[in-house]
Amino acid sequence: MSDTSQGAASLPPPGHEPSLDEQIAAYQREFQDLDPQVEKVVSALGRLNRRMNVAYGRQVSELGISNTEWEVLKTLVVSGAPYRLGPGELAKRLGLTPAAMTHRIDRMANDGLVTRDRDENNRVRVIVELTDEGRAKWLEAMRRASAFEEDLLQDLSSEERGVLGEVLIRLLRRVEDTQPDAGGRLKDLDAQDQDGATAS
Amino acid sequence: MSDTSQGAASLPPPGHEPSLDEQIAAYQREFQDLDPQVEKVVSALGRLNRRMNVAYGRQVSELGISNTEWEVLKTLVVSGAPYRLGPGELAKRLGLTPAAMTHRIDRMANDGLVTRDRDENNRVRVIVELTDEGRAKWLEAMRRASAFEEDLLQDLSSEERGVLGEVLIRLLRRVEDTQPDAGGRLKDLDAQDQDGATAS
DNA sequence: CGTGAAGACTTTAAAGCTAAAGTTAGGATT
DNA sequence: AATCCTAACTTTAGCTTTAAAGTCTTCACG
Repeated sequence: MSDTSQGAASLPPPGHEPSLDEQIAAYQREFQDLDPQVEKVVSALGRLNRRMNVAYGRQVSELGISNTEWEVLKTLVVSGAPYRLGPGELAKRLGLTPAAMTHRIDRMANDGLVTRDRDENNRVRVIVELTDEGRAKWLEAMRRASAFEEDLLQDLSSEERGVLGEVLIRLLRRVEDTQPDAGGRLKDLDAQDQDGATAS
Repeated sequence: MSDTSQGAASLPPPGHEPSLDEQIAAYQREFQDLDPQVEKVVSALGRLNRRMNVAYGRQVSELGISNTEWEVLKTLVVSGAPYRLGPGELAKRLGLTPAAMTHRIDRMANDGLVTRDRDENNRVRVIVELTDEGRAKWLEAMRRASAFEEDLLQDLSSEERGVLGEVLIRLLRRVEDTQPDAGGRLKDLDAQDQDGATAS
């Protein structure tokens, strides 16, 4: 009885992060009905997306902005010149509550990335507008992001890229049809801070 | 001078969420070097992932757990029987700081999903172990998640699924090689709460 | 015009996270 | 075996976000 026979416990060795196949095998042991092919697609997609977001976070943090701020810049740029949206509209598109949007705009206005003014024609409304500095930051972030993205896809032929894009869009449509967004916000924490290195 | 001639501003009408193509077109207007094909793949991937996470959040919230708690359950299940890991190991795999892990374990232990004990053989270490209830929650969540996933992929042939999985894994390998995880944590906010409906 | 109701933020309280400092047990050195 | 060092959490302070309540226009009606 000198070793850890049964009751209270000892810990297995630290262990590596499980590979995709190990993960799926583990799930199957507990839940036999699982379709490994489906799970492989879904898990790969999730892991890929996570790694990509970490990469984006590293890149934009070099520019002195966080991933969340970058999301706001992108949304304003997509809206087109003159790069103006209200807080409510921004919140809806970013999947945030209006309260969070208020604070985020505070910070970004403080940093000079956007301005915040009242609408002349309707003084209840607020207009958030991209500054030149904000636009420049977006552009530089976009440069780096697209370089990263091209590097990521470099091993795929143009045909493969096309097919991949089409398949993903089919899936996107499917999920949009199946899971309507219940009135607005699409909360998912898609973006957040990530400083360059966490290494000690 | 009765209308909004130039200076301070008025807001364009509320507007719809831009489609993928509109988004890419907007980016191209500001940044001509952008490869639309690459951007299409990347943007579709991001949107798809976001929608999926929202859907997962809705599903697990029906079971009374949050998406973040579900991530912990998954990690413990993947580790295999006897479903034990230390807080540090969990934190690393989930991309959290140890501090956040401490609090998360507090809450989950309170809810009866896991237990927290000291390691007999090394009293500095803590052992987090899945309870039967936690395992049951995981199983039910997994059932629902896999039903959702199969529904999502239903229009893809088995061959398409296979190809898609392989391509995604190639991309995953590429990003892992290119963007090493700098010593451990992979922070990205991959999971968070999402209550069923936000509608008022 | 005065009043009520609705809309669009903002404010407040509380949850959950990060960074940094603090504890405590195990090992290594001498 | 005394001391220092390291590892593995936990605690504390501050930030960001959510939910709910509050404020301030504007619009519709009487």
